[in-house]
Amino acid sequence: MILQETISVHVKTAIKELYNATLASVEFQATRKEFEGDVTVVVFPMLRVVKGNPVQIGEAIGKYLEDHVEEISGYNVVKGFLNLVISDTYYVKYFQEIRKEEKYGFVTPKVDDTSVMVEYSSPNTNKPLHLGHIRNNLLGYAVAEIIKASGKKVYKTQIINDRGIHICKSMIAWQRFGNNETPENTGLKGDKLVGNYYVKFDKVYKEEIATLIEKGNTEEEAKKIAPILLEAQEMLRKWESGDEDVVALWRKMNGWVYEGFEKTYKALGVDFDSYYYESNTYLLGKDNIEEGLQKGVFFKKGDGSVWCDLTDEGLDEKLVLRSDGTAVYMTQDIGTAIQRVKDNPDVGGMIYTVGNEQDYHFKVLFLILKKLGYSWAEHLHHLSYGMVDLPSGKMKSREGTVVDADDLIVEMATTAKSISKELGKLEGYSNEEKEDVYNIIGLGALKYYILKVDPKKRILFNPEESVDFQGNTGPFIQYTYARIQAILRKADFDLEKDSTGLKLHEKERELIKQLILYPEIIQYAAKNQSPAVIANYTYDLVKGYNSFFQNVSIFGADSDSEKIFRVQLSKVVGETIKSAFGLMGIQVPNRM
RNA sequence: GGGCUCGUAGCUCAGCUGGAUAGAGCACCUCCCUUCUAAGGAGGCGGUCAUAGGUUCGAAUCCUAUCGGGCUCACCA
Repeated sequence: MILQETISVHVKTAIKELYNATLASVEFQATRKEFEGDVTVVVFPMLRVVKGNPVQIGEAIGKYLEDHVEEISGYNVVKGFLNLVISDTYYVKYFQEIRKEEKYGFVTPKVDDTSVMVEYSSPNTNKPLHLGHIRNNLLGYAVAEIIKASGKKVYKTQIINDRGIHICKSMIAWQRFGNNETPENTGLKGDKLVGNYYVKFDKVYKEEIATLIEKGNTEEEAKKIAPILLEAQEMLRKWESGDEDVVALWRKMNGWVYEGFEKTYKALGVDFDSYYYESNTYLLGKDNIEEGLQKGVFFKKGDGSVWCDLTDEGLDEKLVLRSDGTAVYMTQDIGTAIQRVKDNPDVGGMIYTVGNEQDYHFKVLFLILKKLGYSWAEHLHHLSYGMVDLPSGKMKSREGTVVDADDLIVEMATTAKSISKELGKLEGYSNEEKEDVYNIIGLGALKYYILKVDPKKRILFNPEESVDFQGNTGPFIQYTYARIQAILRKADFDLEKDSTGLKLHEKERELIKQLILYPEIIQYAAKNQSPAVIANYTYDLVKGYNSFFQNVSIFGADSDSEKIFRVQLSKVVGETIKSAFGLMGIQVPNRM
C-alpha cells in the first residue's frame, strides 16, 4: 500500500529531525479492533536508535505525522504502539480508484524469462482419478492461476504415466476377460473400464497365488511365478521391443483412459497447456548423466552404475543410472526438466504438484539440477501436499476404499440440490439453469473445503461434513455473492457517479481496508504457493461484508450519494469475491 | 535408527517477515426476519498454543531437547 510508504518516509524524517537518528525501516501492522485507528506503527524497534520512553516517542511521532501527512487525521499511543487514524477522504478516493480498475489486484504478465511451469495431476493410466487427484488438481490449477495473476506467464502441464507394468496388467486382463468390451458398447467411461480390468487382474493374481500356495509354494515364490503376472511382464517386454499388436492395444486402451480423464478434468474445471507422456520421456536424461559425469557432478562405481554424492548437503549418495545403463525415476526427471526448458525457453522456474511422500525425491532432484548448473534450477519448487484421509482411514485402491472423483463431483451437486430446494430462491429459473447452480454450489463446496487448508497439512475428508453451507465454506461465500447480485439488480440509478466527501460508517471503513489488501494477498499467495491464503482472505472479506449488509442500510441511506456509494461498495466486494474465487477455480452464481 | 513434516478451543481450521488481552466457523446457550436473499447478523460459553529449556524489551511464531501422529530412507515409479 502506497500510503505505508509515505508514512514510512515521514516517520524516518521525524526521527531524524526530532532525535537526529537514522531509522532503517518502519514496522507496521493493522490496528487491532479494540483500539481506535487504522494503521499502527510499532515504536519498540526504534528504541535501538533512539533512547527514551516508547510512549513519549510515539506521541512525538504521532504529532509530527498528524501535522505533515494529510491522509492522517488523528493518532493515539498505547504502550509502544502508535495508532494512526486515516482520513475518510483518503479511503473514499482509494476506493474510487479500485472501482475503476479492470482487474483489480492482478498484475499483467510480463513476457521474459521468468515464466513458470506448473505441473500437476500426473496420473497413471490404469485407473480412474480419485480424491487424492482432486486435491492435486485443485492445488495445481489454483497455484497456476494465482501466479498468473501475480504477473508471470504460466504453463500448466502434466506428465502422464502411460507405460509400465501397471497398464500391462489392465491390458492382460482385458485380453483374457474383456470380450471386446469398449467404452462405446458398455457405456462406461474409458478410465473406469480400464480400471475395472486392473481390479480384475489383481483378483485373478490373488487367486493364482492362493492356488500355488496350496500346491506347496511359499507365498514369496507364488507372488513371483503366478502365470498372469508373468504374462504381464512378458507384455511389458514386448511393448519395450515395439511389438505391433501390443503397442496397438496399448494405444487403444490408453486412448480410452484419456477420454475419460478429459471428462473429469472438464467437470473439475481444470486444464493444461501441454502434456508430456512417460512413454516419450522415459529414455530422456541419459545424455544429461553423461554430461554430469564430465562436469564431475556424478561419479561411476565399479559396476558401472552412476551416482551423485550429496553427503555434503547432508543427504545420501543417490543412484542416477543403473549398472546396466538403464534409467531410473531420477534419470527421467532430470531429463524431462531439461527438455521442458528446451521446449519453452522462457521458463525460469517450475512447480511440481506432487504428494509429500516424494519430498525427498524432489529435494534430491532440485539439488542435482542446481549442481548441473542450470540457472532455472534456482527456482524449482515442490508443491508438496498432505494425504487425504477418510474417517474410515487411509484410501486404498485395492480395498476399494477410494473415493472416485466423478462420483464425488456428482454427489456434491446432488447434496447442493437437496439443500437448495428446501431454501429455494430460484423461482423463474429453468431446470437446466437450476442444475447449473446446484453444480456450481456442489463444486464450490468441494473445492473450497480442500483449498482452504494449508497444502502441507493432511486433510480428513468427511463426505457428510464437507457439504457444510455455513461458516468458512464455499457456499457461504457464494451466497454472499448472489445476494450482492440481488442488490445490483435492484439498483436503478447511475452507479458510475463518483461519491466523495462522505463520512464513512465504521463497517464501510473496515470493508475498504479489506479491499485494499487484495493485491498484496495475491502476491503473498503466489510467493507461498498457497491458495489457502486467498480462501481465508475471501472469507474475511465476506464476513466484513455480511456485517455491513446486516448493520448498515443500503437503499435506506440518508443521502443519494451515500446510497450510490454503498451499492458501489457492494459491487466491488462482489467483483473481488468473483475474482478471488476465480483464482481457486470456483464459480459464483447470480442467484442461489 | 537417520532425514523431513505436523501437533493452536470438544471438532474443523486462521494466525504474514517475532509485537498489544491468541482469532474464526461448527457444536452449545441468548437475542434479531414489517427493510435490500435469515445459507445471514449481534452476543455468550470454551485455550497451561504437545512438553521442557533457551535467545530478548517481547515467543504460538526463532533455536535445542523430549513426547505423540504422518511420510520417507530400492539398481520401483
